[in-house]
Formats: sequence, structure tokens, C-alpha cells
Amino acid sequence: MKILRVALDVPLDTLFDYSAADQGEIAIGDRVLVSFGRRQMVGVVAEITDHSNLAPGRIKPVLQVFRDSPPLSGEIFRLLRFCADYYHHPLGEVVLNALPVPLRQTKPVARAKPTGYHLTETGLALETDTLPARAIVKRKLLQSLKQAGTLLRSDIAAISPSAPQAIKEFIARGWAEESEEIAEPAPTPAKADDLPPLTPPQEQAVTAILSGQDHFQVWLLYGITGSGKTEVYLRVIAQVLQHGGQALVLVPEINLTPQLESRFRARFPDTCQVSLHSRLSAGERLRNWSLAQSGRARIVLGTRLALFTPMPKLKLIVVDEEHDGSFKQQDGLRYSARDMAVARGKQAGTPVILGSATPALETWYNAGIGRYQKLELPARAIAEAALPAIHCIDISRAKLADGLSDSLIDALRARLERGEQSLIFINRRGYAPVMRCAQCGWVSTCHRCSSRLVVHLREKRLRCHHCGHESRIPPTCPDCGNADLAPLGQGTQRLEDNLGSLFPSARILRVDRDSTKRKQALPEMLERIHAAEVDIVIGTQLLAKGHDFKKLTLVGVVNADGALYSADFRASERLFAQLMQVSGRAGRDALPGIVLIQTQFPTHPLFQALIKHDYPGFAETLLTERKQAEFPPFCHQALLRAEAPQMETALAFLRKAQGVVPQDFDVNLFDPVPAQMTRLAGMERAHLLVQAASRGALQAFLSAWNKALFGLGGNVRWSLDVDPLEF
DNA sequence: AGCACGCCGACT
DNA sequence: GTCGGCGTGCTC
Repeated sequence: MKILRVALDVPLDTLFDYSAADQGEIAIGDRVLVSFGRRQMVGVVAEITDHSNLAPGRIKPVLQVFRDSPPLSGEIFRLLRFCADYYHHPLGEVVLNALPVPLRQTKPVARAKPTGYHLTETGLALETDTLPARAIVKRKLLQSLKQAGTLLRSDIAAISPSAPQAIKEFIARGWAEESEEIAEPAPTPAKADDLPPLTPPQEQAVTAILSGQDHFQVWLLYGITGSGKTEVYLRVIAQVLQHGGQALVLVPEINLTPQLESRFRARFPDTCQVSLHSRLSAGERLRNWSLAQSGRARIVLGTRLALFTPMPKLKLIVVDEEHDGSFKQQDGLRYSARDMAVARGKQAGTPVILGSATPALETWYNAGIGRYQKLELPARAIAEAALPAIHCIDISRAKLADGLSDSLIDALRARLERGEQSLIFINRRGYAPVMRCAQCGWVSTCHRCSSRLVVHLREKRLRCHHCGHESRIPPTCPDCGNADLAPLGQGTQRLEDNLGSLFPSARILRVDRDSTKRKQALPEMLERIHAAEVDIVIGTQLLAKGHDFKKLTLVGVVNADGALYSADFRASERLFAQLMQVSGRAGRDALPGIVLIQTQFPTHPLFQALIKHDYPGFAETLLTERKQAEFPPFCHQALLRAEAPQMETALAFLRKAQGVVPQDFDVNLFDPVPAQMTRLAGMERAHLLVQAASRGALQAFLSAWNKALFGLGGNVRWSLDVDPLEF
């Protein structure tokens, strides 16, 4: 009897045996419908054997083998298995979470309809002018069909959101019909004479990567903002496309996808390109995923979740801004898309490009020891655009008006007079980070988290930025009844108000998560900045990355010091990267830029390195510190996390976990401690750190320990976090 | 994780 | 007399 070992989306570290009878050919990676307990579930066939350790009576038959979508390829299945092993996470959860939502459901998806359309004789005879002038979409659609011959559904959707409706009407009128077979669009290389010339370092980078096109190699593309990393990606991708391959490009944030997407589309207009990120609807995501799986989509651009997209002709992986923390998932399967991209490249035998101006220390280290190859782009691609001058403003002495020093105000005034733009960077949305009672010292705190409630004055509310809890601003102090409540500190909203009264005629725009909540808000705002309809931009993290504003010549950083007191050993690495990144916003065109950073510690080595634009120097300092402290990358870490309604429950579990430690492993176990964010959404959290000198020792230990932990039970939620970034 | 079974408090 | 609280146990 044929036994299928099936991976199911349950938090159990095991596969489940089912029997298969007359379901025809079954392959690893096939989706199956099975009865599990009292319910039905979708699983994925992980192994096929002819025996089971179970009593035959307990083995249920597979109910159905789905034929609506091709099975997961061996290649992608191997990656998922590696990921499950590396992060010690149940295979079923890993595999099922990699599938688009419709493929996880017990109903088969509608078989993909014919994906192409072409004009009929009648349609071809039709003149665009005969359509009503206001039928813009229909005119465009007709035009495009005439030009291209056949259009894919995705192409049609790209014309306009209403174009899919229009094509139905065309079919109803007999102007168009579905195409039975769609020829692969011939790869058309971009015209060489249109391309911007490469700088010598870019040229070298492209040549180096192309020379190793057919085997695994990690390239660290190290270059400051504006040095032209994207152009290097584009040139390498062009070669990949010409050889019939597929390229996977990962970016840290959804907000960066549209920008890169349009740049790629402009360069490769005839190439099928899809994006994958969490803001797509389930249907779009399935469609794009399937296009990649079939090999039709040649460029896949997306956030970390795009890493698990099946791509049969994968020839290149690019991870842009590889240092960015958002490549690490912070719940469930805590994987690093950057690290798994390297693993995928290794399995597929393709080059992997990690791009950054401030590489993660781990990456820098790997390049230093020769595991990765470093390629450096030293200059800004636009020769006239010099590096911005970075200055620190010592606010331990200068007095501040509403958080702004005189020097910064003067600099802002000068830009306004010259008609140039300024950006004030402040990584705190809301009006003020906390509400405080001047009388008794009460501060607004969240009931469910160990965090402070942020003042949102416009909405007259206090909000927890961790759990989303909201309440009205109390009229008087809840503790002492005094009416002397005041917002303490600066947030984006307050800065907006203050700058408004300082510069009444200036056009000020605030760009943060609150002001860009509406779907199209961010692109519209970016457009206004580009069109020079804004004088002063107040921005958070959101604006730090990737946007290139030609008229922007001043970047002010209001308060950068928080990270300097942080208990997190990676805080200064992140601060440096962040400041380097916002600095890159200044003076990207012909106008020279200046960066003013307000700090209490202007002599701190971090700022000293920043002023010199000296990432390598700063990285060396950090590496020396890490080596002395035996921190990553000089050791390997894992965290056992536990959460429960009571802290004591979580700690008790962790102590028990300490007790079941298997012997003879060369690892170092620390005592359980409460997490830095002790309470979150009503749960108390604690963790236990494991360190090992080698990755192998850590992995061997975790495998054995993980098994023991499953036997522990208890009323806590626990999980392993391999290579943790947050404590 | 679900979803059952299983024994103790306030209700039509 | 029942509805329902969430403890613990299992799922091929």
C-alpha cells in the first residue's frame, strides 16, 4: 500500500501518514485533502513510502488530490525543508504558509482561465476613433491589443483597473477572444544606446557578477545611496532575461515596490514582471505566484514573503538594503529572508547580490573572511552630486525652542529663502511620546503593554503603538486629579505645529504612518514633494529609504540619542544605518546637501564616523567590540521565547526548559529573563538565551532540545527564535 | 492550533 | 434540573 507522509498546518513537529489508492500519480509537493481529527484539512505530500509505523487501522485514506495547480517543485520543497530544519519550526506550518491563501483552502481553486486575449478580425478592423472619446480605457485597450497581438490577463489589469471589465465587453461584442496558446514573449534586450553609461566601479561590479553567472556566489554590493546599485541590478537582470532565466528581487518595504517596479518596467517593457507582498489581495497574490511558478513571470519583485515563490528558471537573487531588519519575520516562523535567500541561491546554484550602503555586521564580516565577495561602488553616480556635509549640533549646551536648535532653525530659514527643500527626520509619530502630570509625575502607560501611550492631539486620543489600544486624553490626572497634564517630548505632529508657527508661510508636509493611512496617500505626497509643492517635509522611517528628491538640500535630525542608551547590542549599528540612509536624501542632484544632527554626544564615535561617511571604520569598531564580548557574528544565538498571562508562568516554563537540556552539547545557556518589552497585548513575556561558538553546535543542540520541549507541555506559548534580532 | 471530552457554578 | 466555564488530551 502506498503511504503518503503529509505536512499539515498544525504546530506539531511531525508528518501524518495517509494511504492513497486510486488517485493516480502522486508526487511530492502535491496538495491533498485529508480528514484530520474531526475536520478536513489541506496538506502537502512531503514523503512517499510503502510502510508506516502506525497500526494499519489508524491510517486514513487521502480524500482528494488537487489537480488545480501544479505541485510544489522539488527545488522549492527542499528550500522549505531547509528552512523548517534551520528554524526548528514544524514543516507543515512552513510549507502551508508559503502557499497563497486560496491554495490552503479545502476547495480547489478555479482552474486558471485562459490567460491571454487577442483581437478578432472585427476587432482588428476597428478604428480607435470609432470608440467614444471618453472611453479612455477601451481606447487604450484596443490600441494595446493591436500593438501586442496577444495580451496576458496581468497585462490587461496593468492598463487600468477597469480594463478586465472592458475585455469582457470586447469579447461579448465579438471584437476579441481568448487565446488558446500564448507564445512566450521573445526576450528583448533593452536597447544599448538608451542605457545610462556605467561608472568604472559599476562596470567592474557588473562584469564580476556576470562572470560567475552560472554558479552560487554571494556578492556584497556595497555602495552609498546614489552610487547606482539599482543600475547594477538592472544590467545583471538584463543578462539573466536574455538567457531565459528568472530573477527574484527582494526589498525591505512594501513602499519601495512601486518605485522599483516602475523603474524595472521602464527598462524591460516587454517582460512579464510581477510583485508579491502582503498588500495584494488573495487573488492577485495567487495569480502572480502562479505566473512565477509557471516560469512566465521573469522578474519577481517583493518583500520577504516573496522569497518562497517557486521559480523554475531562477538565475539570480537580489536582496536590496540587505541590512534592513524587516527581512526578519518577528512572529510565527521567525526566518530571515536575507539568510534564506543565500540558502536558496546555494541550492539553486545562482548568484545572490546583497546590496547596502551599511551592510549588516554579519554580512560585512562574511565579506571580510572571504565567504562573500565584496564589490564596492565608491562614488555617487551623478558626478556633481557630492556627499552631503554632516554636522552635529551639540544640544547639551544650546537651548532648544520646541526641540529645535537655533542652528537648525537658521538652516531651515536659509533653504526657504533659496527655494530649496528641507527634511526633518524624527522617528516618533504622534504629537508627543507621552502625556505627563506636572504635579505628581504620572505618565500615560498602556494597560496591556509595558509601554507608554502616545499623544495624538488632533484625534484627542492616547494610543499604544505596540498593541493598538486607544483611549481618550483624560481631562485631569487619573492619579492626583490635577489639571496640569501636558504632552512631553516631540513627535511628528507637534513638530509640524511648531514649524508652522515658526515659518507661517512655509508649505509643510508631514509623512508618517498616520498621514499616509489612505491607500494612495504616500505616492501623492511623494509627487507633491517632487513637484516642489512642499518646502519642509517632516518624515519618519518611511521617508528614510530610497526616495530621491532633487531639490532637497537640508536634512535635520531632531533627536538621535535614544539608541545610544539602548540595552540592545545592535542599537548603534541600526542607528548608524538609519542616519546614513536619511543623510543620503540630502543633495542628490546638482545642489550640495547638508545634514544637521542634534545630539547630546557630538563626540561619540558613531557620529564621528558618520561625519566622515566612514562605514568601514565604524564597522571595524563594532566588530572589535563584538569580538571582545563574544557577540554575533563571533557566536551564534537562539532564543527560547515564552509568553503567558503571568510572568511567573513563563519563567517557570523556561526553568523547566533549562532542566531538560540534553547533555554533551557545546553550548552556553543563560538564565531566563523577562523580555525587554515585558508586557505585550496583555501577555507577559520572557526568554532564555542560548549561545554557541559554531552554528553546527547550536543546530545540533536545538534539534535535541526542541524535541524535549514538545514533551514539556504547560500552559505557555513558546517558540524558538534562531539568530534573534530583537530581545 | 482546533476541537473534543469532562467535571463544577448561575440561570431560562 | 440545564448552559457553559476553560483544564487536558489527541489529531495519521
